[in-house]
Amino acid sequence: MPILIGETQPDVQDLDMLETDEETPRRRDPEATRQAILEAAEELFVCHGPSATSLSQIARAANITKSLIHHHFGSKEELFAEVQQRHFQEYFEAQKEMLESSDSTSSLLEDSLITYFRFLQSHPESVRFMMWSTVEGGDDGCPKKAEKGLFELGIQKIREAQERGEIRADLEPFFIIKTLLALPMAWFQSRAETLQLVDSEIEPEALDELYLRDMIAIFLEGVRPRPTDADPQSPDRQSPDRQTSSSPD
Amino acid sequence: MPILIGETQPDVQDLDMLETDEETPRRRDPEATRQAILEAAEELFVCHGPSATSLSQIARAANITKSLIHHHFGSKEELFAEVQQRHFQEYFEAQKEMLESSDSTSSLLEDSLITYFRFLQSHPESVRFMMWSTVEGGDDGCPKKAEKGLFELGIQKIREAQERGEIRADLEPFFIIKTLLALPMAWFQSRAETLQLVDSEIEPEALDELYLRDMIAIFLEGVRPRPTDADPQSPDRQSPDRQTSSSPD
DNA sequence: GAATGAATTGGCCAGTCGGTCAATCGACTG
DNA sequence: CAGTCGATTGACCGACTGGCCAATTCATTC
Repeated sequence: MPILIGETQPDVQDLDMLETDEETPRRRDPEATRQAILEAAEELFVCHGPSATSLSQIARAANITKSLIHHHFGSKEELFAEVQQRHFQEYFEAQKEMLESSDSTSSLLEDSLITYFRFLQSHPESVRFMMWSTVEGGDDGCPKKAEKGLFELGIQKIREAQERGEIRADLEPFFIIKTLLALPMAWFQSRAETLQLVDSEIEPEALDELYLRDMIAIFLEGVRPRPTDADPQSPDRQSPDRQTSSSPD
Repeated sequence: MPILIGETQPDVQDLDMLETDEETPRRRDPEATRQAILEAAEELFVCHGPSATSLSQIARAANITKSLIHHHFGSKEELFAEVQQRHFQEYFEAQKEMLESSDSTSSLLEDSLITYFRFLQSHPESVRFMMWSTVEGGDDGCPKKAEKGLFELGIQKIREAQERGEIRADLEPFFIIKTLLALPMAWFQSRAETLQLVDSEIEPEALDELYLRDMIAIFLEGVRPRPTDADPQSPDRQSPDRQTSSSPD
């Protein structure tokens, strides 16, 4: 629904005048135009993909002319790069907020897992956008700094939890995060196919909850320290504290 | 390398005559043309995606004319549908072979996990193709039958293992499979980004192995039955055998 | 009240897209 | 050998693509 921004010419003028008085008269607002283009482009990119989205469609959706896109952003590629950067910036900011607001109780991983699941559940565009970026987005690496910082923060938190004995110490924190991210992401990536695979009368949201429950059960049990540390019951997967210092990053 | 089939006109004629004598003279071979188009199209579709691949490119790669594509397949959409169906058919056949050849020892899940991981590792095209199909493939549902059958087979095997006490009985088999598939798939989907995220001197294959090890450790430990069934040590995740009969499919 | 320069417009470009068509080619059938 | 029919070709189509440019409109500055 955020396609049609527009409305900047016909009569909103008066409202803008009322709202902002004569401080910011707001006609011919280049910043608003930029935002309108960005939002329209993101919606269309997410829906049809970059190469299947034409500048004409974006212009039509944003209620502006095609030339304006070239004026504000250089080319289609640059526009997509900007949309990409904007999207991932918001995405990583949201993730960082989540991670930092998480209280360092023993429920660190469970909280993160649930929060990430809920985030993807309520932001299906993000799932699609990440797929588009993976599959045909240029190797720009624009948000890689933020992602890297996010990973390092998570790794640090997990290390602390491992030292507190709350998480198995024989697992590499980096891979714990990878696993934690993989479980919700893969679910929502194939959600449509899954739904028509289980062609039952169950509502999608209910299926989400069922998956969430089992996914949490498997993951948490998988990273939980053994009840008896020197349990000889499964000798071949003893995992005598693999070198914890050889983090891959 | 399977792009340039061609060679059907210049001098292969003689070789074909030698090989197949006069039984199948093999000039103007429509079946070979179809295969050439399909292979060229699959390669290009996987690489650039359906909408970014033009019929001209496919024709050039297959050493035939664009009109021939329309002659053998109706349109670009139909061509992609056929490529998609062919790919998923081979994919599901391979998966079925794996699943059926798996000896029903207690290593069912571990074998499946490793086998699937190795499959994706050696078939990166499949990973990309599935992403393309998810993100812009039509809702054809051509291989859904095969996939459904595959899931049912896996569910049955897991049920038996659960009754044998080898797998936690409080987990829905369907979600166990979903989790099992998610872990390798998500890894290879974001493999490129991961590699440049851990910008170290480690080789990609070594990183694969490290992830595989931890992923197996987490997953197997997560689905393994508790050592002590009536262990009161974690009271809130007792999970008193959730109704196992309410499979979502 | 010009003047300046950015924002915005519509028209235009060469190129490519998917698709169609008539004509040719070639291998079988009789 | 002529006839038939599918495989194959190249020319062609209208539509649309991303991009460019001159002209216009407007907000701001002297």
